[in-house]
Amino acid sequence: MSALKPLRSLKPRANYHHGNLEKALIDAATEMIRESGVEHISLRAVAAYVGVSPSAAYHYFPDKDALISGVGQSLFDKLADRQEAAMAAYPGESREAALARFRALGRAYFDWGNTETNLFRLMFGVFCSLDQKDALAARDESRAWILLQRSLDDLADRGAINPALRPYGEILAWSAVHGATSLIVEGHLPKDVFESILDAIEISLGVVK
Amino acid sequence: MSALKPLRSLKPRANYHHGNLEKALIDAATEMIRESGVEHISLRAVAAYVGVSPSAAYHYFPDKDALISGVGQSLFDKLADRQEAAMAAYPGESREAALARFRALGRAYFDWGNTETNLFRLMFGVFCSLDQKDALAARDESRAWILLQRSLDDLADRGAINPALRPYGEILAWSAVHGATSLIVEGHLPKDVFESILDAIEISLGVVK
DNA sequence: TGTACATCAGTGAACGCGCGTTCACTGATGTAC
DNA sequence: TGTACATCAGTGAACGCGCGTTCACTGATGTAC
Repeated sequence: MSALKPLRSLKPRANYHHGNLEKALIDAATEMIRESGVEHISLRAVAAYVGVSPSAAYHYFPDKDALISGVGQSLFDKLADRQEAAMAAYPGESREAALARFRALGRAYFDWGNTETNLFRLMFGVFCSLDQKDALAARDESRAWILLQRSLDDLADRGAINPALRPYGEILAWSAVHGATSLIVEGHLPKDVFESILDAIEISLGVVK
Repeated sequence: MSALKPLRSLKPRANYHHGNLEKALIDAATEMIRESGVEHISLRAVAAYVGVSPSAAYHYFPDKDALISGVGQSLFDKLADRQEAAMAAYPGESREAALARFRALGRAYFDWGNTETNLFRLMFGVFCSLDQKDALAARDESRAWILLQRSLDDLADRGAINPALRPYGEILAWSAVHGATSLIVEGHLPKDVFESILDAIEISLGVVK
């Protein structure tokens, strides 16, 4: 918590104008949510953390919820970054490489949930709820979804996946990985089941090693 | 929201003593969370709803969080009730009956998430987080977990499940069903994928129809 | 290059509010004799 | 059966607080001439 003290008193801004306050507010809110959970942050505290008066935030966000859902949106990209980085560790065209990338994809999701639990909760909680129409649009554009699609295609191309299950691949893998991650993160399952889930998904999809 | 008006003004209790205030507070909090979400209820409002002063609650709960997690605990039983009822619609010893019960189990979970979204969020959100040790104990005792175990045993007994996957059955089914439910409930996947998930789980487990 | 001025991006005081919790209290209850 | 009294289960006023948001404002900036 000590890291969340307002900065203003420590180093008062030389400039009256901030530069990029919108981004600064999102970043600050992200950091504060990361440490304390979305239910414990206030717009005033975020503004203080940036070193700005509370009312300044209203030049960029209509209200507090807008700021928070701004944070939420931005996190999906960060997750995709992590996933891409994790997959990049296993380049190559072989079936083994494709499999390793698939596991890395799931593991990166799990690691994100585990190490950034408060951010994970925000992304998939009530503050990032979408309605039916937005859901489809958001998902089709989301980089994480595309990574998953491509990873499954890679496996299918190498004959490493039961063709009858290919159409279910994305939703089954995402559901299982997301479900396991959130059940583990909230303490309803022990941590070590995650690798079993990856095993089970592979067996399920008919992956032949 | 109109249903959440305090009752006190409408029908002032004849008795000074309430009878079973602890249960009444849990019930009221449950109903209010059900309608408005856990993030929008206050201890004061719950007390007012019951028709009692805020301080009365402190005879039963050390603080607001204790009341809310009391609500959370009680919900796992209610979910199990629903699941039991859903399974009871398919009695019999046949493989088809066992399969129908398995699907009913998953569907009841999904229906619960869909129709009681705010309660679902409470159960699997931060207010019901458990630590590692509690997790194992709570799960082993939870009726829903036992129902799932038995359902999978039923399938296995009838040779309707790939033996290699049986050890993963509980965690895979729960993870996939929970993941799909929460992704759908929060709008990240469209509603109609749920039946596909059930199909996929059955194919995954190697169920032969 | 210098100046006038519109626009921009902040300030800071104030608003009204509902919250969780504490505290001394009192009316109701039930039990011992 | 009646009474005294300890215990129980509430009341209600008060506390101090931090919140989201509004508002009139002002200092900084940059552009036109």
